[in-house]
Amino acid sequence: MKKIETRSEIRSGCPINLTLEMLGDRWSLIVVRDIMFGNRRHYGDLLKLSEEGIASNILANRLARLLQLGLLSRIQDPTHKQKAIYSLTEPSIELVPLLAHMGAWGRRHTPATKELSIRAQLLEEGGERMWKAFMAELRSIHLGAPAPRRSVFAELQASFDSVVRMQANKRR
Amino acid sequence: MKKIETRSEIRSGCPINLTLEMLGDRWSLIVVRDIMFGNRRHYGDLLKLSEEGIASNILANRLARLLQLGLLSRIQDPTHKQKAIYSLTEPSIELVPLLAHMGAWGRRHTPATKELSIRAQLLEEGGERMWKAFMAELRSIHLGAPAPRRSVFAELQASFDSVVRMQANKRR
DNA sequence: TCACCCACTTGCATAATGCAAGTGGATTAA
DNA sequence: TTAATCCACTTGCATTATGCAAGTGGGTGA
Repeated sequence: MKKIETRSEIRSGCPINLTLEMLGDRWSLIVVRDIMFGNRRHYGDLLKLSEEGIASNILANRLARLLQLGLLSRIQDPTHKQKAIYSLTEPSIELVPLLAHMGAWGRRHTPATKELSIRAQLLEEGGERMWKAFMAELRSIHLGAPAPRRSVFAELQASFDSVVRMQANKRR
Repeated sequence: MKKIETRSEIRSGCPINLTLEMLGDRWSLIVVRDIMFGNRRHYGDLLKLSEEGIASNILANRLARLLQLGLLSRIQDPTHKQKAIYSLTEPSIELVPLLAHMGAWGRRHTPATKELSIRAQLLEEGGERMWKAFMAELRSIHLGAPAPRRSVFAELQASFDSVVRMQANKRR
């Protein structure tokens, strides 16, 4: 882990601008997404399972940056001295509505594939109620809060698996 | 206007990723924001009034890119042969909820200034109902749709002006 | 013991960004 | 009519970010 020189030039105090200064690049939100929806907690998982093929140095850089910005936290994995576990923090958990909207917009205005859109669709249809439940679940997974009854994570995963199976059957 | 070689490498079909590929940089959404909330319709306005100080070549590049992506349209200003008028399109008007969420998140988790946050606050408090009204108004301004009764634009501007006046009085 | 795993780093090429100055044609004020 | 100014960009060049491939030093499991 290398120290990272935070680009500290604040261009303006506009909240949209400041959000862009934190997250407005091609990889930061991808990393958050993978931790959040894919529950990838290790560097290696984030690297090897990456749908978009993130480069190892970019991943290391973004993890360090997100840590510094307080959007991730890092602890040692008790089962392995070299493994680190990355977790979401309250600020990044509160990105759920933003990511949900990005998914919804992307579904309408980009050539997104069906398989990779199903989670976004569910989250869009589920609305705020579902987002709230998902955030509660993320607080339990990442912050040690008590586990809620509803597992949105399981719902999303089940839908995804079902679509993947369907597509596989079609291709048979 | 120069042709722009669109980076056509699609990294994955995930809607969040594709949205990032379109808008995930430090300037594109700033330009959309200024056209949307500031009603800056000319290159010169976007350049000179830019709160963040966008560079002229970057602005030109982003305008061309957003045009090509279908997020903006451009017509000649009938009053001046050299002026162009940039307008939002339906896809970029549908970014309203995304920008509202970015503003809301930024207000909570970044050091945004009060003056530049008031619009975000209003939009957050107004909720979906207000966003819908604002989108209807943007369709009237940018797409020639019939004008709605409610002017969210005027509401936002009035609040902003009132906060600016208040701050000015404080500083007297 | 030794191959493999782990979280990164390093070196180097290419691309994006940023600043300052410039361009050619249109408009405006004197 | 002429000169100054405006207009939407472009150009050149320096700096910074991104991307690829290979490497590092230590930990783990067979």
